[in-house]
Amino acid sequence: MDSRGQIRHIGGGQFSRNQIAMNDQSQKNRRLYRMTERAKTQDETRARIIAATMQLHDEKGVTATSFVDVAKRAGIGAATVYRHFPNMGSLVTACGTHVWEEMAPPTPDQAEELFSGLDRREDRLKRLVDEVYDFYARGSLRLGKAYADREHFPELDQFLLAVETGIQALVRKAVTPAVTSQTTLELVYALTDFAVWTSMQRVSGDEAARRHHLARLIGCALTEPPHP
Amino acid sequence: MDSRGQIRHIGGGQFSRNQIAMNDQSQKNRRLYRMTERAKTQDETRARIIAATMQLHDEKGVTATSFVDVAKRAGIGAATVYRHFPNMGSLVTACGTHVWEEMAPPTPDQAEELFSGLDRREDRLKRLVDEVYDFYARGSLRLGKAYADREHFPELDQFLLAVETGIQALVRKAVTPAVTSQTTLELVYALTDFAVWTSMQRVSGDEAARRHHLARLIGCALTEPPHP
DNA sequence: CATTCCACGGAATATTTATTCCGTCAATAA
DNA sequence: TTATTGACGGAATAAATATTCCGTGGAATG
Repeated sequence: MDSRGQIRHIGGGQFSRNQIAMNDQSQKNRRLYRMTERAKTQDETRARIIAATMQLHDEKGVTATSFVDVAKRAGIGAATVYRHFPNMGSLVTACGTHVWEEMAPPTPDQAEELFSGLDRREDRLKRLVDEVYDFYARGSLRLGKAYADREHFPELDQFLLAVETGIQALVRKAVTPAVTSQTTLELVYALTDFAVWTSMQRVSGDEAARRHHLARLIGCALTEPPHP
Repeated sequence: MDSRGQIRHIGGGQFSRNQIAMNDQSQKNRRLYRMTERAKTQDETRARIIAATMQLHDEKGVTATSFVDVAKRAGIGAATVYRHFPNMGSLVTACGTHVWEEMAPPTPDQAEELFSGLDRREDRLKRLVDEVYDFYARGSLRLGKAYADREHFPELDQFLLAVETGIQALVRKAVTPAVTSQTTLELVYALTDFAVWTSMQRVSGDEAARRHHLARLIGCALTEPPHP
């Protein structure tokens, strides 16, 4: 990405004029062009675009944000936005990368150590709920926007799928090694997802109380009953 | 509404030219105009507009649907759509009325009889979950669309608020007369909302099993614990 | 320093959507 | 039957967006 001193081509590199010329067989006398100083301002422009876009996404939602909007907000020409991002999808993806870093979702590899030393299921569940709900609280606004427009942008869907994968990995670790059926596991997945968090936020009392409630509910879910 | 033989004015009656003239003091020699035959085709047009709109809402969502879209789909001129509905909000409201009738949400007044004769809490909860989940299943698609664009249309918000009010009334009846705190009640509200239903739908097994799971969770929620 | 390169953005072009005007024609009144 | 009324929709107008072209100026090269 930040390949200072390399041959640069923005927008993923598929559409630089230079790049296109390279593919052309008759590019005999073409001066090699490395970017050093320029790369900086180029990166700045890119960053400004992404910042403006995230701002607009936060305000109006992803679907309601247009290229012109972004250009205005970033204080640059619309054509420049297009050169950096050929379509909204790629812009959304770029924002996704930033957002992912900012909200730092739980990842499967964290799961192992997160529950180390916690033997009692109760403790493990508490840890699980704390971890997941801290995350939801961090990402609240943007997760909400992403879920709202998920069906309109495959990139949002991918993002959320990744988020859900990480959380479900935590759930599995928290619940292991107890013997639980797949269905029960899925029930806990449901209870720990963002939609339920959102619903839970409407319950009065402080955050700690809400987390306690959820942990208790998960405990109930894990108590498998006989089904008729 | 369907006042055949009355003086008609479409679009809620605020902007009929005739109506405007009526307000004018100098409407001395104005022929009285009652509509009989015409009202029929007028109602048909209105119905076609609403049907087209609901179709588009189902396909692309509320926010993504434009007047031009609606006109095309209904096979009429855009101007006609405007005469019937001066803005998207009024069209959304009109659709809401139809949708409300189609999905027939639980209403507070049904609550009383719904639980009559059911003394055991377990039975009451089962009845509650059945009633609410039958409703969610009926309205699934449109409720999802409404929730997705809720923030963009006050009319959708009103609609959903009304839906939620009805369901919460059921919840209260189902839980009464047991002594439960406000917080516990809110917890059950959360568990019975549409978002949780959506999450629950991802749990494998048949629908009956899912309902059983939810009823059990609600039962757990009602078992108030001491909180530290 | 002369030459080459290319990111930037103003401006042109093409669509799509929003909104209004107004003539037509069938329905309605007298 | 004749004059009147108003719903309808084609067409005009306005405005926002999408998308591309191309000239410019400063960076990069040798």
